[in-house]
Amino acid sequence: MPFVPLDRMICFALYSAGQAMQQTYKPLLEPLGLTYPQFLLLNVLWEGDNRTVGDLCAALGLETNTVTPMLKRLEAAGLVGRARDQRDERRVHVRLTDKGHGLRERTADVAGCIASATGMPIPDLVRMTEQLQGLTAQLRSSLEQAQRAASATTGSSSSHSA
Amino acid sequence: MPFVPLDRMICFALYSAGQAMQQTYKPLLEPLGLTYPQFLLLNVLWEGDNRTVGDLCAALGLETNTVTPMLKRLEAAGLVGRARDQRDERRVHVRLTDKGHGLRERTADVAGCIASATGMPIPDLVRMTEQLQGLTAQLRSSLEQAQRAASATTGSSSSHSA
DNA sequence: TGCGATTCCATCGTGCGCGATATAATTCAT
DNA sequence: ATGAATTATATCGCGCACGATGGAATCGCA
Repeated sequence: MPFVPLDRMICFALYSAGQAMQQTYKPLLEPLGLTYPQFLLLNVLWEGDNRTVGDLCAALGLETNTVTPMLKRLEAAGLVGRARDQRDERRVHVRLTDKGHGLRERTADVAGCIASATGMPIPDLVRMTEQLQGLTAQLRSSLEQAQRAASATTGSSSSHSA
Repeated sequence: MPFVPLDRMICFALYSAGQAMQQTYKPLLEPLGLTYPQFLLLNVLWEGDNRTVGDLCAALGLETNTVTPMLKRLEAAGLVGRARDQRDERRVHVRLTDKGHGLRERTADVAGCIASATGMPIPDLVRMTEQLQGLTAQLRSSLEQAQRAASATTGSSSSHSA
């Protein structure tokens, strides 16, 4: 079996499409003072405010070492506030400020701009979105399974390696 | 018209799928000493060796300020060599070393691992890959058009802004 | 021939993304 | 009740990604 050509590699296609999407958003987000990942994080908060850092990480599929600095920048920009949980002092709750809430209105036309830039009819976009969500779920579950298998080999059932 | 919910945003689905794909590749590439972007770059070179930096940038959809440092790391790893073009000293040609060529054999099973991790039949993967390529092409052409419109507004037909 | 414009690559600063690690708070077993 | 294990967040270092900028080589046109 010969090597897989580049135009048959879904990883490459996915990577390129993601880059192109980010480029498309850039001029729309710049006037709002937002980066693309910041915009995605804000969308999570717009769906449900006052979440912990861990919740945000889970929703985004990112680690805390990525999200924490982003939150600090959003806080510096006056878009979110952070506060320790009184019950459990380990947790940090993130809340949108008025300015953070207000920014949502200014993104109202962004979705339409993106949709038109794709040149695809809405139903096709919805279908593609669902396929991508299915792919993501499948990859994550495969990863989870691989990690379980690896930790079983290592021996330690759940605690840290030492 | 209300706001678009997160699970209907193709940008978010694309972003998550790309992250998940990268996570899936990571344990496969680690034994080869490669990062995910480095692997993609090598695939471009495996398709056609001895290309200029600009060619690689175009193939990857990245800027030289991203690719140049990657090439320096690959060169330090002994996988590629760089040399100025004798005819046009501005150009730098990138060639795979024997070690760089040899690495390709060791990636033979990677594609299969990824395909199985997606849990999708091959024809579905091919279809999805083609859809993503179409989306990428559409977004890039929209971007190009927007940039032409912007530079027309600025006045200067093709030269730099000053 | 000469000089401005363009092309190609590289460098710098900033922001994302993660592995490894640190730290404080909570939980659990004894 | 006390110390070990776990949880939640943060910090550090490295690699990717780009905008802005720099510098050298080439091109184009008078």
